[in-house]
Amino acid sequence: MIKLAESDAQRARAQNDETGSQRFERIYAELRDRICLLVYPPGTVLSEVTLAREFGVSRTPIRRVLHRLEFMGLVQIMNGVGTIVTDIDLKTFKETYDLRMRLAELMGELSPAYITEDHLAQIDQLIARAKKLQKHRDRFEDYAMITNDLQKILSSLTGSAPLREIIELFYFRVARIWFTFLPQLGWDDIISAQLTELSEIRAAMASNDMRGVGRSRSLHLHRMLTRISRFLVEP
Amino acid sequence: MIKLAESDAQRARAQNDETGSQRFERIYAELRDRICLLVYPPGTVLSEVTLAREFGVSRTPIRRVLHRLEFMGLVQIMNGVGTIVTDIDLKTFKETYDLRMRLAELMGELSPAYITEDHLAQIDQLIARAKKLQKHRDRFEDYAMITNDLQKILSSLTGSAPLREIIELFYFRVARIWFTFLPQLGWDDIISAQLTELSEIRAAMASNDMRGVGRSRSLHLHRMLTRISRFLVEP
DNA sequence: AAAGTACAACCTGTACACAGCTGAACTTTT
DNA sequence: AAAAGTTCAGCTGTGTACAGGTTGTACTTT
Repeated sequence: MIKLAESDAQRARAQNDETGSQRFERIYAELRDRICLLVYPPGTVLSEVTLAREFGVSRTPIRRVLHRLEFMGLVQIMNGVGTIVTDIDLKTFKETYDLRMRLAELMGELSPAYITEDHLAQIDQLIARAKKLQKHRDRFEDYAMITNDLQKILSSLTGSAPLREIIELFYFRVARIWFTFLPQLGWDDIISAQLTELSEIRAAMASNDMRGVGRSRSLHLHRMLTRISRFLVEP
Repeated sequence: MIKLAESDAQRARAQNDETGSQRFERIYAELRDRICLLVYPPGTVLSEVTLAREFGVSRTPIRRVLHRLEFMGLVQIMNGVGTIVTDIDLKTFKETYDLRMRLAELMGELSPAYITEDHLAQIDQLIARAKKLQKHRDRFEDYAMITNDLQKILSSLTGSAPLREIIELFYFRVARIWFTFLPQLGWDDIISAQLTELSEIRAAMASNDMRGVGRSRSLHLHRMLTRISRFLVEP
């Protein structure tokens, strides 16, 4: 059943190229990260032809990526105008955070995963990175990447695939909005809050208490929302 | 600011055509409903060119619709093969139902909507339709449409936009799988279960108790999962 | 007769040209 | 000078041809 031509194509692909699906995922992840890490802040206008030139492809695969980003709620495609990185209104922001708190608690209740030594080691690494950051003020991108990595670890601990899916969806949707407010908060304050969350989660994980992990996460989201609520005023 | 040419185009559009966005939504809703109502049962292979011919457009807009359906989890696009209506494995099915129960309860807790006379009237209509169905056995599509309409009403009662969004997502993702089992269940049984849910929800709505609505819905999902669990055996 | 191979018919993925839309700068009119 | 009208550059939407992938089938070889 294996054809020679196919075998050759697969070998060549393994050496140099990448399959179409891989290319799509690569470009998608790249643009998503740029939006989430505020390389493209809300309001940025993205052009299909510009992106196509940068990635060395035609508009067609770029359009596919942008449409997926639109489904994810990260951009809005407007005919004749361009593809605009979305902002989020105050009401939706708060609703999303309320929901994220509930979902974090469910993380510990619906088919929680078993916690291994490896998970603990990963958390310890994050704690070490966060402690280093205490001495270097205003490294917002590093702070954001620790938050991103924590999210990935918690994702791997969520046994329920559907739950994991929507937790990630809403994380990506509001994280970048939250990062917008970072410079307005005190550096020492947010770093110590991050260390508090990490150590609480680590303690719960050490006793294989996924419900405790979920509660810690939910509580952290609540504290963070409180922290920036004074900046969230209706116009 | 209004140009003559634009004005003409808008008038012409109002009479005959439709804007691009409307066309997309129309085709998307049509294909989604066909999948959910089992016109395209799981495993069906959809061809872009065939669909393009049917809707009188080129492959491009059809591809956009299919990619959105893939994002919703209703189809899987495979290069060289076709676009296949997805089935769902047992584990994911149960996980999705567990999550849906929790989300139904959240519906009553996160910014619940105020219930009007109009909502009650809509539920009464559904009850009337369900009672008529008691006499006509095995009208599975009518049964499914009542379920669909109830979902729409509950959706309009969910104040939190993000919550509403994912409740709908998971409804569309598993409803059609559930409908697959309908013929294996007793008609009288499922109709009476539907009437039970409708009357419980109506009672809660009559006293403006959205938490009660959520609990009724959650309980109904639990009962239904129990009902078909004897058919859900590992291969 | 059975296994392996080449191929044809189908599919989706990509590139590109063109049509339609939008907003802003510019020109004309009052 | 203000307001209305016009033009235009740039954008996304669409159609279409072609490239690449997959699978079943007919054919060849052992």
